Amino acid sequence: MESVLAEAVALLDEAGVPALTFRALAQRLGGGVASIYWYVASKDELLDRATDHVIGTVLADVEGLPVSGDPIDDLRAMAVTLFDAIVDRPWLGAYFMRNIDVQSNSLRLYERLGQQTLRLDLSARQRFHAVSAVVGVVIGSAMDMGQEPPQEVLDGAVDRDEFLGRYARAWRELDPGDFPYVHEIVDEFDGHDDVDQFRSALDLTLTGLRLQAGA
Amino acid sequence: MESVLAEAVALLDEAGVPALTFRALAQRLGGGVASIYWYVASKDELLDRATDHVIGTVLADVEGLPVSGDPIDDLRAMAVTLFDAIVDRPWLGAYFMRNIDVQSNSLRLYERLGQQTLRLDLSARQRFHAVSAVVGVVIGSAMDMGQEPPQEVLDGAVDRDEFLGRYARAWRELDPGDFPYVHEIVDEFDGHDDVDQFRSALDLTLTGLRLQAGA
DNA sequence: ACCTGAACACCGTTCAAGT
DNA sequence: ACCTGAACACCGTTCAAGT
Repeated sequence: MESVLAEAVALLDEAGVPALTFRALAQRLGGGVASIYWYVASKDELLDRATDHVIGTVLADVEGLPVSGDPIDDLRAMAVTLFDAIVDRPWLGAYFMRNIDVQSNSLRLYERLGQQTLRLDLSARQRFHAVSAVVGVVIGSAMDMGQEPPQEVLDGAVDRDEFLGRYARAWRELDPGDFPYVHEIVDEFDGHDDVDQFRSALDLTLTGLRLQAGA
Repeated sequence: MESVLAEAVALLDEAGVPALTFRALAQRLGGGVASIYWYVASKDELLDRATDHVIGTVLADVEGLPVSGDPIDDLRAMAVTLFDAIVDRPWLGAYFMRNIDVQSNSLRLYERLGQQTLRLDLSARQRFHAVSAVVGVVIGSAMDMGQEPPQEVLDGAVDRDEFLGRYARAWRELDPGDFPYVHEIVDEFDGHDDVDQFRSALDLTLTGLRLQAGA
């Protein structure tokens, strides 16, 4: 079981979700395709278990974070740790927090995030919504990021800056009267950093939360 | 072309992304599988075009929204309109804003959202990040929502409340010492409304934005 | 308890050929 | 310009059979 998940994660890391097939996995394990069905009931379950497997290391990172006097700062640090893991493994973005079964690392991570809100003066509903919001920002930013590169970037034939630059060039051709906003931000878009974008989104949410909690 | 997209959207609406196959689509159009390749180069392009097609109606809705004196309230109304469209069409969540090519409805929608930030006292970078944050909240909430139902719900065999209730029951069995947060919010989770969750996340972001803009 | 080979029912995509 | 049939190279999943 352990080696099935380890090899599945290796395939995902090497070439993303499309690379994880039962046939490729069986070959890596030196066995037949059908063997894998003794460990998991479906490909969906394989993906969920592989995801939860790596969430285990994220959880360890999060648990190793220092505790400060400010729960919102701690929440920020946890979200950044989570986002960093997704930067390293873009395939994570689409699957993590999809299944938070009992006894999963995902549930423990969810609990850890939530515990910070227990230190804030909020209602139960506000706490529930606060954690959902933070997780949503992580997922939303990860999606924005993960689905950007259109193969060429993955192949290394075109780097990310060149890819963004192509868009930027097309946008600059647009009529400024019709697209004032696009013109306003095109220089920001060109060569922008996904991590900056994520941190800004996270900060807006956390600022809102801080105001709500009166902290 | 128009009818290809219309039928593609119909298939997506009826049974989600898995239902959209070239063979199913060809059958609906009364033709051969290969014909579709005259209109689109790949399934990815088909999905992108189908998405942009329905974003056209969202764009019309957004353009029909009244303009208030408060750009942040207008931004909120636009985001809610967008989210409502995703509630109606869960498959949209995974694909919209993936490709914002020139001449697409997605670009126009992006521009419309962004124009509200032009009415706020922000830097170009802050405007860029603000729109990314709002779109991120929509996508993040949509993902949280779209991937919840594990087939049983889609089949109608089990309704959503029953599905949430099962989780809630399992969570209540957890040790309260180890999972204080889960216990705190389990009643909120049980039977929760995705729209409430989204609106809370959106409000946190918009509160942060309002503070940033000094508005 | 764990693994296998071989088959089944699907996929997206291509291509030479038609009108 | 638009469409087709037939094939190709894949998929996930099942199942009877083995150890």
